Formats: sequence, structure tokens, C-alpha cells
Amino acid sequence: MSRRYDASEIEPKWQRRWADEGLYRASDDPRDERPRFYALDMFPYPSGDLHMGHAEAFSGGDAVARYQSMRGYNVLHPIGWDAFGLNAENAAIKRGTPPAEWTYANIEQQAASFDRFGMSFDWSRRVQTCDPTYYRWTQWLFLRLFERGLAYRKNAPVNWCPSDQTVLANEQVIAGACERCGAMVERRALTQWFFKITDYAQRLLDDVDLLTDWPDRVMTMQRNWIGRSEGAEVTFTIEETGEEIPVFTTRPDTLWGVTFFVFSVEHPAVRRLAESGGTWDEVAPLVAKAAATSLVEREAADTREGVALGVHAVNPVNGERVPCFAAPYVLTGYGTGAIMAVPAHDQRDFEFARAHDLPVCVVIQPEDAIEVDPEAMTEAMAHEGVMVNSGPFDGEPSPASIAKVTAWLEAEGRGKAAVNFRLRDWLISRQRYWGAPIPIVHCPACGEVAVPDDQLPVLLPEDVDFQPGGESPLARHPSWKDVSCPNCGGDAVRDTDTMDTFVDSSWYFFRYCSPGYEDGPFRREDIDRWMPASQYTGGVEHAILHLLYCRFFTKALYDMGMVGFVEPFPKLMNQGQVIYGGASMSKTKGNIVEPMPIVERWGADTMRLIMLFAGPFEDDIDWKLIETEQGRRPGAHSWLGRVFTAVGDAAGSETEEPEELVRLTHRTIAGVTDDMERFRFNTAISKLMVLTNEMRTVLDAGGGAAGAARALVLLLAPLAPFAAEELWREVLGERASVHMSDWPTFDAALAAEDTVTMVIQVDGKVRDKVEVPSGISDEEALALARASEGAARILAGRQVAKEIVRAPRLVNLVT
RNA sequence: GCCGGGAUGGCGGAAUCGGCAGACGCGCGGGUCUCAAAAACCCGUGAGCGAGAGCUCGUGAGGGUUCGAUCCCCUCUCCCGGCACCA
Repeated sequence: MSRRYDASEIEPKWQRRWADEGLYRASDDPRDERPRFYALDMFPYPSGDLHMGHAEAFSGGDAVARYQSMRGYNVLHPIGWDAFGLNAENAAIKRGTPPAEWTYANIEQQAASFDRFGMSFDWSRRVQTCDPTYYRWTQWLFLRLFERGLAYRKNAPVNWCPSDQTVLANEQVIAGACERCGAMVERRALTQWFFKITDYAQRLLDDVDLLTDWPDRVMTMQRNWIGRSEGAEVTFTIEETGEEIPVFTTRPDTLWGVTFFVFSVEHPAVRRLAESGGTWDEVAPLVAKAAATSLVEREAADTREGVALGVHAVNPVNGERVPCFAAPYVLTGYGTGAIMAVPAHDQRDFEFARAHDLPVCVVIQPEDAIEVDPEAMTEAMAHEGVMVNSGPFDGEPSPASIAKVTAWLEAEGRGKAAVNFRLRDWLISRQRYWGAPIPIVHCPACGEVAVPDDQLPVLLPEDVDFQPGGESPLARHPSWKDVSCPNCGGDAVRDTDTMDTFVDSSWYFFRYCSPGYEDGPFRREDIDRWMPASQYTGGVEHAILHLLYCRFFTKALYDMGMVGFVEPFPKLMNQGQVIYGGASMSKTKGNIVEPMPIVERWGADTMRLIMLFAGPFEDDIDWKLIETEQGRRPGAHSWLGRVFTAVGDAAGSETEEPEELVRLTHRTIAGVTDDMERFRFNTAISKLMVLTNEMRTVLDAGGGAAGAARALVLLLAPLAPFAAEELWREVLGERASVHMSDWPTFDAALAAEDTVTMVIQVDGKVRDKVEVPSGISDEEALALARASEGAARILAGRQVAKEIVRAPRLVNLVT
């Protein structure tokens, strides 16, 4: 019995029945003895309907969840929304729609689309970070960090638009100007909240080693971001004022090559020193210019720019006095904000020295050169060599000498070994409305006071003005911020900043384990049951920040005794991005492709197969290169049609299956199982296509294919869940869902080949092929090769000098 | 500049351990069916030479190791991603 494949009839039907049957509920029943599998997908941001990137990511994540379920696991596959953020507020400003309304409308649309895609989510655990029942606990977690000194306030610059009178995100600064009004963006210092992630820098670095199933590239990015460097801290003394200025260097072996000293423009000592040196008139404009530069632009300073301070720094290793400068190429946030400059061996220092006509002193002599003329140098030297002009260390090979110099500095009391991290503390304050309010009250008498736990959540008010101007929306609200101090009862004000949305997304995977729990963010026993997550799937764009913040939160919770492990996601899979014509899809480029039209025209299964078959899951997909011409039938859809006819024909046939098809079936089960374990969906699908083609051939020749059909439908289930269910229940007549069925097992004996094709080469070139028994001996293989016609033709008149025999695959006769 | 990843037919890709390069699909060409078209189905499809058997070339370029290299090593070119004056 053949059945025409019609997705529009099949898919809505099963979508309803799966919901009715409660198929995808994870079981918390302690009597459930199945092993557990937590299939975690990065939750989406509700900025509109689902896009092609979601289609790719969730097709893969859902395949994993369904596969593991068929493998016998009790699968937790939850979904939620990362629902606070800038976009909702921008929409509010533009259209006057309240952020909540815009956000919840988008969530509902995305939820409906996910449902239409047939995602196997356990909807009962749905999480939305903008719900008070969620952000109550975001605030609660903030307070736990605050109690431990891991949340603190300090001054930090923000991007400030002088025309709109508002704070801008880096993203809103386009070429130094405000994206809304075009005014040049300035910097403004505000007191803001930070999480002390730097306290965890070493552990975050060390524990990368525990992430055994992360892609290498992501582990490397994490390590580089943390950026540990070892070196020395050395203190220089300002000759004129006696002030002591520490610097960090990774190259203490170049200390004797210091010819000048540079402060970052924002360094607190700059004004004092310039005034003392009588150069403040020249330095002030540079400081003012830096202050007026946006954060983004500030990072790209010219190496040649800088002004002398008119004072000198004394080098503690040799007592030499060198001139001091202020220059924007020295960064405030890294090291101590001041550097010892070694132009001979650092390129940036070299460029600055040339621009300001400063001496260059070579202290690492390359071993192959007799003498280097500093005047003739065109760039800094970064080679290994021997220390020269370095007092007690002349003749020491560098960089091996770094440890010796450091030890000497410590022994002499002129410096000490030091470790510096590139990682900075996490700035979490946002001067915005649509986020979780920071649960702190500022009291003139008591200072920063935590909102008591039983008063959480600090709710967002609804009657708020979103138009930009002066202060953040919460600060402008007439009454919201006015409270009495929880400590002394006096008049006090709420903190009017909200938290970075990365805070919300740093713990949502814990909440999935204890949905609706009211006595804490989660229940320890639920976490012990499901975490660490078995598999985390999501985009590589989150390879650094999101993952680092989740790791930090988990370690902090571990230290509080709230969880029993230090890494939340030991296994990570990053899918590639979906791009168009070599460029990422975006509204401004007008190249956005949405999955819904494809789903409506051809079905969700076809959409999934297109995405998963396009290439390796971790590679980018360029939609322009794989899209099917308008109106034409996608290949994936045609294949599903062939699967329907083949399975239908096989189901109606009582004929015995040929041995060849049984063998291919078992080889396919083995191959697809292996592919699913490694997220190689593209090769899994190709193997299923091969099996379909072979079934067709066998059926057309009058043979049976019932066993192959059963296996094909089971193997197809995680990849095209609707089609597989229709075939399983309606065509093959099974009662229970294919998605609750057991993954097929293969019989190695049945999968084994009796004969293989043996290649006969002469001098490494294929000259003949013969079918041989797979158990053929080396002697028999060689005899066959020598008897081969193809080989003999080439060998005529030549002597075989060597025989390479790799029975049963290959014989190579070398002349 | 640094770090990471790549480069295979007209296109997406496959080759899991150094052993038949191009699986599977798309596209294209031819055919069956049809009044015709679409759909479906069948055959063909790396390049060159050849009537054919077959031969030669071929995995970014050049070199090396090896009986044998898409795979290992060296040099180079180009592309993509990430981070960038990180001392």
C-alpha cells in the first residue's frame, strides 16, 4: 500500500496528538530507573519570530533529545526565553508599545512556531527571565553574591549621548556617533555594580581542562579571554615627587632597556605629575580628548600620540632616570595603567620612541649578529638572544633568564613575581528599564542596604516614561525609587539600575530543573538529579561571554554549597551560523530568510532535513548556496516522498528480504547510531538515503523489505519526527509512538560483508579490482594480484621489486 | 598583528586508522509517461584524450616523508571566524 506524502495533513495531526499524550514530559519520579539525559539548548531571545539560525540549532538539539529518549534515557528537554533586554525598550521608544507587551507577544509567536516545528520540549518547565517569578530569584542570587563581596560598586565610564541625554550600549555607537541622533558620543563616569569574576580567573582557567567535550576552538577562546600572563611587578620612583608607581611586565629581562615611562591618559597620577612638571597645559587637552572619546574609539589609539609630563621615573634596577609621558596607547584597565617602555623590544614602544625621538637601547642581542645599530632599526626585535647592557645579567640567554631576573628582583627587594589577567570584572549595571532591578537600597545613614529576601521581587513599575532624556526610566519614575531603609527605617532610595541580561541567562538552566519552586531559585535535589547538563547546544557567538558567566555562576554557587559541581556543561556543541551570500543575515542588509514559509509550504520535517543535511552541524551554512529555486520542490521533500512509497510498498509485502538488504540495514543502523553520537546529521541522512534507494531496487525486483522499512522509520524519527510517526503508526500499524520506541540495535554478524572489493595496484596506481572473500589470506591475495589481467598488462617486461599486501583491501606491486 | 579554522566537481558536501578521491544530495544533460507542461520515474554527469578497451591529469601552490598522501612534515598564497595597541 503506497501513501502519498502530504506534510500539511500529517504534521498538525501529530502536533496535537503528541501534546494530548504528554509525550515529552521529563520524569522526576524517583522510581523511574532510566538513566537521565539533560538536553539543553541555548534559550532564544524573543526579538521577533524564529529565524533560520533557530531552525538550524533547534533541529539539531531536538534530534539529540529524541535520539537519547529512544536510547532509553529519561530526557529533560526544556525551553524558555531570555526575555529582558534592549530591543524591547527600543521598540517601546519607537512605537510606544510597553516592553512587556512586545516581549510576551514575540514569545507567544516563537512558542507557536516551535510547536509547529514539532520540537520535543517539556513545556511544563517553561522559563521566561522577565517573569517576576524568575527575576525574583535573579535578584536573590545577586544578594548572595553581594553578601560574599562578589558584587561591589565602583566608578566606570559609559557611552553617553549628549544630545539624547542617555547611556548607549557599544552596539548603539556607530563610528563614534549615536545611532539614533548622530551626535558624537562621549564618556561619562558613573558608579556602577560589578561582579568580581576576577576572583575566579584562575579557577575558570584551570577548569577549562575539565571541559573534555568542548570544541577545541571554544576552549582556546576561553583561555585567551582570561589571558593569564606571568611576569613581574616592578616599582619605579618619580624623581621629582618621590611617588612610587608600580608597573607589570612580562619581560623583566628587558628592564635594562627601559628608555622612557608611560602613563595611561586616565591614570590618577597624571594631572599631579604634569602640574609638578609644568606641562599640564599641554597634557590637559589630551586628557580632555580621551574623556570625550567613546569607549569603542578609545580602544583604537594611535601609538605615536602622547605628551611629556616633565618629570622622570627612576629605574630600580640601575638607577637610571627616564622621561615620563601620558599616552592613549597605554590602557587603563590592564595591568597597573602605567608601563615601562622598552622600545628596542616592544613594537608599540618602538613606534612611540621614533615619533618622539627617544633613545632605543638594545638589551637582548641576537646570537647570530655581532652588533645591532639602534639607529638603523626599523622595528622592535622580538627574537631570543643573550642579555647585554644588563649589569649582572650580561651573557644570560633570554627568554630563559626571565625567571632568574625575577628571582633577583625579589631577593634585592626591587620587584616581585606577579601574575596578571586580561579578564576584567563583570560590569552588570544597566541604566535601563527592561531588566531585573538591582535589589539594593541606598540609605544616607546605612549606605548600600540589601532588600530583605522576603521583600523580593523588587517589581518593575509599569507606568514609566521610556523616551530618552537625562536619567534612566526607573530614576525618573515619580515614586518608585522612594522607600524607607530596610535597616534604619529612614528615607532612602532604590538603586535605579537594572541588571545586564547576561545575569538572567547565567542560571536559567538551573531553574529548568525546579520549575515553579517558591523557596529558592532551585531545589538542590533537582539539581543533583539533572545537572551537570548532558549536552549543551547553541551558537558559537556565545563562545566567550555567556559560557564564561555561566561557569562563574556555577563556581560561586558551588562555593555557597548550593550545587555539587563546578562546571555546568561538560559537553558543548556549537552549531554554525546561517548566513546569506557570505554575510550574516540582518534587517539592515535585507537578506533575512525565515523558516516559517518553508514549513508552511513543505512541512517542518523538510525544513529540518534541509538544515541538517546541508553540511556538518558545526559549520556555517550559506543559505544562498543551498536554497531551492522559488516554487521548486526541495530535495529533502522528494526524498521523504520516496521514503513514504518505499515503506508503504515494503509494509504490504510478505516476501523474504534478500541477504544484501539485511546486511545494508544493519550497517545503516551501526553507521547512523555512530553519526548521531557525534552530531553528524548530514552523513546520517545520506546513509538513510542509501538505504531508501536500495529498498526501492529490491522492491522493484520483487523482493521484500519489511525489516529495512522498520529500521528506516526508527532511524528517521529524530530527524523527521512527523513523517516517522505517520509511517510508524499509520503505515506500519504500531500503537505506541515511534518516539517512545527503542532505538534499533544492529547485529555485527549480519552487518559483516562476505566479500569485499580488493584493489590491485602497480606502483601505487589502481590497475585492477577483484571481488574477494573478506577472510582472504595474504598469500591468496597476492596470487590473485599476480594473476590479474589489468596488472599484467602494465607489468609486461618489468620486475616486481616489492609486494605490499593488505588483505583483503589492497595489493600493491612495486617495480 | 596575534590566536583558531579552512581551501576537494557547476554547487552543498563525503572519504572515521596513510590504502578505490568525489558517497549522498542539488544542478545540468538525455529518456519514459503526457496533446503539452509540471510532477514522478529511469539513465548519464571531475577534466582531457580515445571509435573502443582504455590512458593521462586531478583534493589552493611548491617541496618533503612513504610502496602509496585529501590525510603526516616544511614553505607559501588566499579565504573565514575570534581577539586586538593586553605591556
